[in-house]
Order: sequence, then C-alpha cells, then structure tokens
Amino acid sequence: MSDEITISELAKLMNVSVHQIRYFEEKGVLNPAYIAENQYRMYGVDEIYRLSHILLLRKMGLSVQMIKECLSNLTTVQITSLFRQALADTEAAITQLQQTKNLISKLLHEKEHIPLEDQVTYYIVTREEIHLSLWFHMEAQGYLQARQLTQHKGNIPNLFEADIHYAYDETDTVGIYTQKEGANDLVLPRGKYLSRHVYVHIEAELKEHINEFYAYAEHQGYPYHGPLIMVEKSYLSLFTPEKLHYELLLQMIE
DNA sequence: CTTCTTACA
DNA sequence: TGTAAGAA
Repeated sequence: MSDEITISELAKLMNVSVHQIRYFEEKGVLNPAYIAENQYRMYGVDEIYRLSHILLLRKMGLSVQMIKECLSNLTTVQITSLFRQALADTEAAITQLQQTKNLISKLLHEKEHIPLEDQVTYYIVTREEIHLSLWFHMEAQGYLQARQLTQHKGNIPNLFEADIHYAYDETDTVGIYTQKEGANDLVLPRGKYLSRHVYVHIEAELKEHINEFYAYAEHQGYPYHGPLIMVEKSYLSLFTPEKLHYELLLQMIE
C-alpha cells in the first residue's frame, strides 16, 4: 500500500468536495503526485500542504486564477498585506451581516406589534416625536406610481426598508415623507394619536378607510390636530400576501 | 465500491 | 458548486 492517498481521502481530510479538488487541477493549481495504473489521482504530503495553502488563500478572497499566479512566488510582505486586506474585508462583511441581523430583528419585532388582519380596531397610542423629510407631493386622488418614484429619486437609500409617510391635509395634494433625523419639513410631536391599521387589496380601498377613520374620530368626539398621517412600511405587507398594510394616524389634542 | 469524464443546471 | 450517468 502506497503512502499516497486517493482523491476522496484527500477530500475528507481537507473537508472539501472531490469535485473541488478536480476543479483546482483543471485550473492548474493542484496536480496529483501521480496517476495510478487505474487512472486514480494519488496525493502525497506535498499536495496536502499545497491544498492547505490554496484553501487558505481562497478564504482570503483570492480567485483560483490569482492563486495559480501567486502561490509559488509571493514575498512575505505581499502575503502580509494579503492577510491585512482579508482582515478588513471580513470585518466589513461582519458589519454588513450585523446590519441585516438588526434589520431582521426589527422587522420581526414590528410584525409582532401590529394587529392581525382580522382584528383591526382603533387604538389610542402614544408616539415619540418623529421628524419627517419631504420627498415629494402628489395629487390627493392619485396613488404612488412607479414613474413618480423614479422622477423623485431623491436620496432614499433603501426604499424598501423606509417608512413612507403620507400626509393628507386640507389641500388636494398629499405630501410623501420619509423619516429622517433632524429633518423638519414635518414634525409629528410626541403625544397621543388615534391609530388604526388597515389592510387593503388595492389602493383604491384606502380612501374609504380614510373617510371611515375621520368619521370614527368625529363620532367619538376626538379632537384632532394636524394632517392625517398614513404610514406605509412596505416590508410589513410581506406578511399579508396580496394585501398592503398601512397605519392611519391622527394626532389627538389632549 | 470508487473514481474518471463529461454534461448540465 | 453540486449532481448525474456511463465507463473503467
């Protein structure tokens, strides 16, 4: 029995797939020690070390092509800077992952705090002050069009995560706002708000809900102040297929 | 049973 | 990158 090992033994030893080892060979970065009579690729310790280095450099983010060119002739300073770069890269990746993790937590948390579709009622809620930045105005009768989003492609970094605030006032236009720290196009003060979550199939249903909302406030004798605010968190609609989720708000005078 | 090659998603 | 099929 030879001291060399087969491709599958090497694969298990190094925790990679057989396919990947053959792929490295095809790319010319790792050749077997020799080919046995039965055409089996056989590998010795040299190949094991070489494969270790290849896998390490791959973790550093180098392409197989780069590895092929570099593996034999890299200076120690080059290797060092390679590792430094890899360190910076993975730190950046960690930051990214942390952000998406935070986002996921936030979404789950918010999802827990909205009423179920079949349990929509009116609430009196206390809200913290929020600052809104005007995005653009649109016709009160109209609804968001894709065209408008592109035309006003203001600096909305991640639209699909943003809370879109629609402000309906006495005029016949609707102000579209996004939440932004320090903005003061519209400031919703801290205090009590009449709130209702609504789910609609098509945006046309919104008008009814809005009228209903006003009617309810009137009927209950709730004095309100300021525009009716409709908050759209598009990601919440993910949880209710075929339906869009909105929250209607009226600031109440205490 | 294992590997090789080739093709394919 | 993983999977499949036929051949050795």
